[in-house]
Amino acid sequence: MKTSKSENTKQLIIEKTANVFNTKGFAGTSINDLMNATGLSKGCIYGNFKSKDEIALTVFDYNFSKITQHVKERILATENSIERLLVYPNTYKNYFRYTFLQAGCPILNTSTEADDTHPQLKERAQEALEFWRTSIENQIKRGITRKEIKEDTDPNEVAVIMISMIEGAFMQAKVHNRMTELKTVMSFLERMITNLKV
Amino acid sequence: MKTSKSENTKQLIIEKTANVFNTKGFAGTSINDLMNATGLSKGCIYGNFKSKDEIALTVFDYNFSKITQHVKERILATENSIERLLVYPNTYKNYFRYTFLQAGCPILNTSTEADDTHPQLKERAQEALEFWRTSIENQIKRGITRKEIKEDTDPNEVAVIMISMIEGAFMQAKVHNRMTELKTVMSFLERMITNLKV
DNA sequence: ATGAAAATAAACCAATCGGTCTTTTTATAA
DNA sequence: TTATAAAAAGACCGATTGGTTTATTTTCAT
Repeated sequence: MKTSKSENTKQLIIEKTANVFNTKGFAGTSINDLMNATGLSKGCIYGNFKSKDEIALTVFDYNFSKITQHVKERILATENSIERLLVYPNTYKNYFRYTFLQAGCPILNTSTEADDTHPQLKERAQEALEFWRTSIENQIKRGITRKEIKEDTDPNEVAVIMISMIEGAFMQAKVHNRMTELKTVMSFLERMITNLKV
Repeated sequence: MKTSKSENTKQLIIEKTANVFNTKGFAGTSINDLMNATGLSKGCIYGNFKSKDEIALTVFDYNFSKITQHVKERILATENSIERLLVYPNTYKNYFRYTFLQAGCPILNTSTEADDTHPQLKERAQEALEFWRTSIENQIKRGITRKEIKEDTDPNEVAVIMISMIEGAFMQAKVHNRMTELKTVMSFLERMITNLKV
């Protein structure tokens, strides 16, 4: 019995509170918010997780996995390395389509809140960024090997610049409630990526 | 009597709590934190400001003015438009030198926390970003007029991209406690700016 | 159908939250 | 020097915080 029911409830808590944490942040989210979002009692929530921290960490992993999963799917549907790199600006450009990005990028939100306040969340954000950067680097290296990308391309530089432009533009889009800045930067990024083609 | 003493205390509160808010965020900062940072009593703090919101808003203005002031000073010491634009990457590249940037960029921190939670702070962040973008645009327009910058340069595009790269790179620097990413992006940005030269 | 275990609800806890009110201290105009 | 008002301190407020404990319900193997 153990697993089934409890595991379902755990999953429900994560899914229903994912957006709460991403919207209000860790400090801004109360247990009451979690009760409202899930419709569950405090006793039930604390029966499934041992602290607010544990929920927040699990939620971060969940949110990040949602992005990763989505990107992976779209990458598998591409033909070459350039198209693969274009998946990133394309995804973020249409962020309003994805619930896991509607309250903002979880990596950006978590990074800026946790960097001076919550070591564990900070570590998750670090790992997420390292994973993201490494993924892009690997795509570029692969592209060079397959002679789809210019061989003088610096994988690390391109990766770090891509991430910076996406997160910086995303921040502006969120705070202005408009797409202007995001569109401008993403189409510049798209041109930049296209220019990597041999 | 009115002004002098009270105005001094107000200023002291702002200066001593500026870093607290920028580090812990609005939701993460308590009145107790403000008492500790200032060494003043709760009664005194509430005698000078009518709410935590009012302090936070004033602190944001203060933090932003610190940046603006610093940039303005450095810009006035330059010879041409290209050098003026280079002030931005140069300042952020050496952020550890400036107390007002040590806990992170106030604009970035405030934007990501307030965009879904605190309308007034959100508005301040918006205005700060608009001011920043307009300043860069004007520098570029001026550079074009003075024939220091290529006339096919898109002022808005460059401004938005600069801001994105700076904030995105800054986020990575803060969360990783290292300069690598910031250096990489800022030197790319510097090359980008230099390429605008006629 | 029943009994034990697991899951959930709800009452409860001390500590802290933002904010107010009253008292004490301080500064200065007369 | 003293009267007076501003400024600061600190006790106090109800509400909310994260978390625990106890009671109740649900689950399912027997």
